[in-house]
Amino acid sequence: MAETGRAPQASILRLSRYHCFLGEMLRGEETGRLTSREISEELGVAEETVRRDLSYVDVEGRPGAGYDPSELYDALESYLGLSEECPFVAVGSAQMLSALRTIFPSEDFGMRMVACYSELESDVGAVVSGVEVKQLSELAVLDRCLDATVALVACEPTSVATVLQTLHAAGVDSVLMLTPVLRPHHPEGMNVTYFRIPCSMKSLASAAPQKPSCCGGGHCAH
Amino acid sequence: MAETGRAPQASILRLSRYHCFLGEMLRGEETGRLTSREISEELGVAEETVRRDLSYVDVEGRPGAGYDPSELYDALESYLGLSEECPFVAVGSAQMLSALRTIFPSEDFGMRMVACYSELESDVGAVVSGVEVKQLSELAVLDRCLDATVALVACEPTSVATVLQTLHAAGVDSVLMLTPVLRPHHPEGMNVTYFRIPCSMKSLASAAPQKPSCCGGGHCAH
DNA sequence: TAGATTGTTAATCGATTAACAATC
DNA sequence: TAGATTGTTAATCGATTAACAATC
Repeated sequence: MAETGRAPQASILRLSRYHCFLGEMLRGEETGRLTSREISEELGVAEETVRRDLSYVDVEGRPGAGYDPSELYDALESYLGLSEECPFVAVGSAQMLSALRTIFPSEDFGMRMVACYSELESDVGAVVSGVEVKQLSELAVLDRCLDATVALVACEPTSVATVLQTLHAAGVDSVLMLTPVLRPHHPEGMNVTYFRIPCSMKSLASAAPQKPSCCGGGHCAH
Repeated sequence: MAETGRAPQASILRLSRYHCFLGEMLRGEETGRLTSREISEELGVAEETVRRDLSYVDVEGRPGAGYDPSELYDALESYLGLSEECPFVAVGSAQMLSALRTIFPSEDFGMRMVACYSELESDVGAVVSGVEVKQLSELAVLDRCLDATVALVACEPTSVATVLQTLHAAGVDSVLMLTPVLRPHHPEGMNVTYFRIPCSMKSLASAAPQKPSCCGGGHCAH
């Protein structure tokens, strides 16, 4: 560690990936030291980029030997400001929330959904991963004690504005938005990342060959 | 238009967004000319960036007056290589496919799901947006006449490798992948874009304030 | 024409890659 | 020590922003 100041967004995204990777690795058997080259090869990111990214983090690598995995894991957790549980809130229909669990089983990534809200009346009372689905309007009284400041939103396009407003009022200031909105109007100071499926599908449809790109950081090495 | 050569990936993603925006606009009433400033304000992209992006596209703006919306729409369609219908294939559980329609009602974006495949036996025969869900194994005999070269994949993490292989064999070479894979191993020449929900959630959880970022292009102007 | 906006060039900014001395 | 890998500086690459002459 030497680089002072905040890491650029691109680095932070990759650091999150390293954290996911280490989490999975630590849950497995292998526990030897880990070099930047190994991380580089596993994740398809250039070796220098890995070291540069890690230079923002408060961790010491051993020249000739690499990094201690669990030390690195903790350092990343601390640098990224991930609390023990990474509590978050989810918004969407019960069907959507339930389907999302297939691709984002949050516990496997060290995160926990502490509350969820649906736009459909009929969903209220359903249970998704042990959490009861509440009415969207109840978001207003989101228990601050839950301590969630991040939300995953996949609601109907028409509810987006309301959802963002309400989340903001409830103290949630970072959102991963899966619902595409053409003209985003966020509450002041809110941090919203969009995954725009339609736009990305269109840009992929583009006939000409493209470099493999990766929203959310990094791409395949091959 | 003057800039020759291929537009950078970032521009292509924004061009896709302009295309979505124009599509929505043309379906509405307003039909007057459109300036780069207007696009810029609606989408939260800098004015110069809009003009620079459009300089890759074969369309003429009128100084002092802007662009003709439907002319621009067609030019974008042609530049992006979007065929009339933008056919694509989807892979995931029936529940997932059905939930995804809430956030990506493809017809509204001028795209059409021409086939879909589930990893669950019990899903076979279900109908999602008028298309019968087929077994994953049938992907191998994907009718080439369907002409789909793009896929939206949100399958179980364990199926990713198989799905990619099969899609590749079926002539699909571009994939939007919603299932996070730690160590991506793609078939040679395949173009896979990842939306990594876990990594993005972690990077959002990061306590320090960040610039609003947008995977998939552009972010809020406010 | 005058006003407005385009298209493009040059300047800036930021991120990635290359190279290498420091060091375990 | 010798070999390997780190941490960092400098070079490169790419994308965004600023500025402005061309022009409808």
